[in-house]
Amino acid sequence: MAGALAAKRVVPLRARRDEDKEARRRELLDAARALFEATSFAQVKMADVAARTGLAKGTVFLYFPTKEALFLALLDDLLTAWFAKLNERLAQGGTWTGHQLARAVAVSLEGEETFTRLLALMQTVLEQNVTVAQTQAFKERVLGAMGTTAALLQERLPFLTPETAGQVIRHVHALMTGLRQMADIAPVAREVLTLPHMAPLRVDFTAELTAAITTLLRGLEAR
Amino acid sequence: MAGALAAKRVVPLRARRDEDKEARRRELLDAARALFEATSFAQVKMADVAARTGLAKGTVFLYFPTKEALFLALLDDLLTAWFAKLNERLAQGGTWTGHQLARAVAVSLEGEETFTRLLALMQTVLEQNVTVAQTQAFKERVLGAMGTTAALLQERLPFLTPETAGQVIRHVHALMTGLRQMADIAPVAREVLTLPHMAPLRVDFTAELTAAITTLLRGLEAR
DNA sequence: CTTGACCAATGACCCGGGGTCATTTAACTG
DNA sequence: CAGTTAAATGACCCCGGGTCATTGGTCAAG
Repeated sequence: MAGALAAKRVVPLRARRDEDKEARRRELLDAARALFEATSFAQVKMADVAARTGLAKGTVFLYFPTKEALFLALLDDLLTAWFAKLNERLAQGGTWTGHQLARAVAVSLEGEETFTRLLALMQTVLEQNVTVAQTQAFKERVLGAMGTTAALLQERLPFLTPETAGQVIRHVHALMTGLRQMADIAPVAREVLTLPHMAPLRVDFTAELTAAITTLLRGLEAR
Repeated sequence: MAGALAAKRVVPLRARRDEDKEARRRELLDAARALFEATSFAQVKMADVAARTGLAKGTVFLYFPTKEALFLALLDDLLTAWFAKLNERLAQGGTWTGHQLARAVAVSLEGEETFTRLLALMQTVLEQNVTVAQTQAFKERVLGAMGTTAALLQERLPFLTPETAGQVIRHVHALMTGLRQMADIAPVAREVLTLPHMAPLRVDFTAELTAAITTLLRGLEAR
């Protein structure tokens, strides 16, 4: 059975080389992600994350000093990936309509619930129990990606100024997190929202986000 | 000293009449609010809430079954109060510009950080450990207030349809929670954001919300 | 191949905070 | 004033995040 276990393992029992450590780190992030997707931040236990990778609880804390740090690292990855995806789309030349841009953003977020859910948790939860260094590294990365996006935004939508481009990004960020929270709901709330007269409180994330960004951009253009 | 204690107490040691129970409930909500304003949801301990009212921890749980239920009740109060305030403003007759409406909303939220902070926590935290009944009661109340607001919105801004009025409310809600989270930041993050080059990540809640709503409404009118 | 040093992994342990409940006693009643 | 009710108490339980002395894989020098 020791053999069977070893066969399952991608990473050696003891990760001593840097690349093995990195691989183990990834395993832990993947486990955390899978558990988070199935439940919620509060419900994910560090012991479960460990168990899912076949490690002991204490080991997780060798890679991440706190639960919040683990999830902030996960968010960091997802955010980088998302910005890359979005910026790639935005690099497709030519002038766009506001609606096209809104669609592009909404589509880029399709299947990225995990990302937006974590984003919504960031300021209220994830930045609570984390070192200054990690927070700064994270924000540094956001800043870089945002700069690229702002530049591309101005290329696609010529009516944007450097100032309004930045504003658009902040407002889209706010809408993403706000709408995600309204759309993606605790089981208790889901049950309640099933009632017919609760319809006005139900939110379709993609549709609503597209509509909001489109309207926002039309407003900027009309100025 | 028993006398001194009694003098301090508004509510009798044992609240047996319904109105005394209600008063005690209020005391607890006030204590929770004060502590939350000074720190964060995670940092508020039920024992502290109890101590602040001169009661034992167990007593708090006679009034609220869980920590989340306590804070959802607090949010319920604040939300009702805010909607009342806003609707009162919106009742001032005549036709408004989109910018006027945006200002009215932003101003109504001035000094209501507690409300928006809790609102941002609602779906991610507060609806986690709460009975269906309480959730439903809460949502029922939101629904009622929203209906009134939607109607008033259409009076002030004639270019709104019943459908777009509802949309505006949902988008404003999303912006409120999203921007609050961006503006109102954990101490760690605050420190990081002080750095000069982090300026683009700093958010002035009132200014940004006003701008976003104004643009949104201009976009709707221009359609 | 063997040996020893290193350090990743372990898991028993600690602790703080949410939540419970048998007991106590303040508040009302006749 | 004695009896009844039920609000308040606080010792207690439990769970989950986080710690650290100990164990034993891993690797490289001989």
